[in-house]
Amino acid sequence: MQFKYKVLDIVRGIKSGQVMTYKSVADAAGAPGASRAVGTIMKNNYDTTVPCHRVICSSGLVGEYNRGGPIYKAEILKSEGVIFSKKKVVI
DNA sequence: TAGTTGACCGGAA
DNA sequence: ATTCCGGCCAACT
Repeated sequence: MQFKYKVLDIVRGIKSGQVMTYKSVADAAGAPGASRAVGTIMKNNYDTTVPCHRVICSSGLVGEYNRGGPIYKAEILKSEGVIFSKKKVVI
């Protein structure tokens, strides 16, 4: 299993209302510190079965999104029950 | 095979 | 509070 597919699997497993950081995902995929690689993968992933909008920066910032931009991403999270505090996500 | 590319991260100026 | 810079790692060409 390639790293990218592990990542996709993990992201697929994130429940509604929950979020994971790029770092956490990379760590869970078996490549600690590969947060940047996760971003590279996500950018080129257009699989709708993968809720990539539930992946945020370790700092709590929402990050980017290729299907409507960061704002839309934040909207989705908000509608899923994720709490925001000062433009940041509460984990 | 080697070089380029990011939806990142953390520290420094 | 900003902006900048180097390091980091896997995928892609």
